[in-house]
Amino acid sequence: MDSKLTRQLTPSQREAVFHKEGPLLVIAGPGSGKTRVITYRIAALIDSGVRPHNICAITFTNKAAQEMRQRANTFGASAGAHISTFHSLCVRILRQYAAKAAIKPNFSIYDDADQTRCIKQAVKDCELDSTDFPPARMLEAVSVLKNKLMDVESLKKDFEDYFSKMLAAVYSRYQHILAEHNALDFDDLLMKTAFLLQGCPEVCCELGNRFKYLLIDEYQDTNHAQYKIAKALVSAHNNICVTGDPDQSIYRWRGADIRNILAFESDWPRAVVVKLEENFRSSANILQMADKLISFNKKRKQKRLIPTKPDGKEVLVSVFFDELEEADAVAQQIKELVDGGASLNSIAVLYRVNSASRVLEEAFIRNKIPYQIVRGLEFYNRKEIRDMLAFLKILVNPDDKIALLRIINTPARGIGKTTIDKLGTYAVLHNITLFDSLKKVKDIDSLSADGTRAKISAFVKMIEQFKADLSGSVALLARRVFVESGMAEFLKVTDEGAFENVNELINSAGQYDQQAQPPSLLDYLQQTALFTDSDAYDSSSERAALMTLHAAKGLEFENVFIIGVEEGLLPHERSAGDDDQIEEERRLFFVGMTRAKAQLHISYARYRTVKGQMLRTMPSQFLYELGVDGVKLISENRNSHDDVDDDNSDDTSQIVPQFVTDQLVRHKTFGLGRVREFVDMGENSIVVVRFNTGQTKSLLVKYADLSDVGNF
DNA sequence: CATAGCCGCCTTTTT
DNA sequence: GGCGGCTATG
Repeated sequence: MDSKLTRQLTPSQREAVFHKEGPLLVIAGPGSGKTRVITYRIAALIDSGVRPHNICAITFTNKAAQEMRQRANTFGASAGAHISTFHSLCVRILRQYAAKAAIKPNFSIYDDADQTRCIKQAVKDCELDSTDFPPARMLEAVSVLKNKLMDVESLKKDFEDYFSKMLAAVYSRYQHILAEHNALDFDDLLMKTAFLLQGCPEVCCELGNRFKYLLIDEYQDTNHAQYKIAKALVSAHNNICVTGDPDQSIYRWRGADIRNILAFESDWPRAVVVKLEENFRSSANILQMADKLISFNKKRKQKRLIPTKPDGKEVLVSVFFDELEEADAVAQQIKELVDGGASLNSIAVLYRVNSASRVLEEAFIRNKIPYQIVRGLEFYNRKEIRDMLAFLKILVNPDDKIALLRIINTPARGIGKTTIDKLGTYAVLHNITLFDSLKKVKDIDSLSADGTRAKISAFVKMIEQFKADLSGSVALLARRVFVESGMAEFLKVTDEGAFENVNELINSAGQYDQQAQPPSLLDYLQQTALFTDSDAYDSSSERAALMTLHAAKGLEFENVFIIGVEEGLLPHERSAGDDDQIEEERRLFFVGMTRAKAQLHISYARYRTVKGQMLRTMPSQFLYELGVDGVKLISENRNSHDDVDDDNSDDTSQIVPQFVTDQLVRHKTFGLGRVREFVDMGENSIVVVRFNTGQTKSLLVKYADLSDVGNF
């Protein structure tokens, strides 16, 4: 390896890069050059004679994998190393060893929306009420079980109480439905891979030979299933290198188990531990604040945060009247930064919840600031994109009923609900899939008009024609499907934007074609299922970045704005009362703060409109922990000149507005009315209003959007 | 069978 | 406030 490069490394970094055999734990604080160390390590391994093909590096996101691939390629020889996420690796393994994993290789990958439909069906099939067993809760519970590698069989014996028994039944039914559709959800990808490796030593052996060196980044956010997979993959040689920072663990809610990194040394007793405590990213005062905050976490291994940069600009904490003023002020400050020579791609605005982006977006448009929102699933959640992908899915996996139902009448081709019901009944009766029932229209007597039969046959014929040749360019095939299915013409007339979106999807399929060898529709679909919009974040484009604190993980910016640092938002209200969750929220804030290289702007608003209600807020407890020493507190608005320490005037019990009998109120849809009764139940208060339309309504205050009209 | 409009449900973070 | 699902109507 180029000695000019390695000379730039610190002694600890060098130790991590050139460590040869056996387990290695790299505890790396924020901004410690961790990613660079991993990339160099790949290069160093190759330099010492390891074939790129024998290296497997796992990153947390697809975006990170993509960037690491690019960086590794600048060293030359690293092409051929497997660099991807855990999920992506699992897809490859499951496809290769499908038979041994007792699945079909052409499986669909079900995302959140697909999963919700399946779990709803499962709850219904178990004859349970969806109010007692809400789909979201059930999915969460199932996900927790899967991440702990508890399958349906292992549950039955331990589960005694009513809810657990019902959960086991729903879980079982849910898995059955997925299997019928030849589909796996995200958690299945990990669970099935872990079971495969556990049950088939020969597969373990083969993969251990293939991947002689395993590197895992962001190890603090791995879950139990991922841990088991890693353990199995390196069982033959123990060449495992993990990097992470317990203080940056922010995915516990998703099953991440911080014990994986804390117990690494006892898991691999011969482990070499390297600590990277120097920070090359942030100015000293930003680090000092971040350090002060994280030191409030009790369940924590003491770790130093050593600055290498001088003090720099002071951290600014600002107070605003409401979120509109906050957003406008952020936009103004960004304008000033740009006027001062800053480039927009060095600026990020971070927030706790995605919904905060809306107000910012409007402010940025008003102020004519180019921006990009890095959002979870904006693009892939669009109806037209889901429809298009459903079309393609059906071509490789006809068992995917969710996909089939999406497109069977999209665009409208005269196959309506009644027809689909009849087909479904026939399919169940004859124990065939819905798609197969489409081919049997002649035998289905319940179908009335011959016209309907003809329409169904035409649809099947169209699908079969697409399926005739699935090899070659995915983009060309996708374009053909788009046009010949009638979707293109339909969208062009009804929704120009949607039309363009599908074109964008087809263009991105073109990019896939170029880098895949050879391109395959199945591989394309299985890989895009794992993609999110965050993967589309373009750090080189001259736009300010707007994203959640979670999405900012692993990134860095000259200027960082963290907005909405209020009780209920950061820490989020859902974590109240749980010390562990509060600690995680604190880590989240810590991650956000340590993204900043030159200047950090923290702000909160005195009032915030949440779901249509303007509420009084309280500054985050984290701000009190930071104190105001060395911090410049700015009050932008005359209405809000109290500072952090002067806040005992707040009445926290008034989360929702109160009403009194006979008060005049206005409702958005019912108009004017008079309050008959107010039942104070805190957040769940109910107000009974007799409207001028004559009707009397009982409304939940938090949803009702009632405004006080005063007494005229 | 298609469409519009209404009702009721949910609402943190994401691979 | 936003969306999916349901119902009434054309």
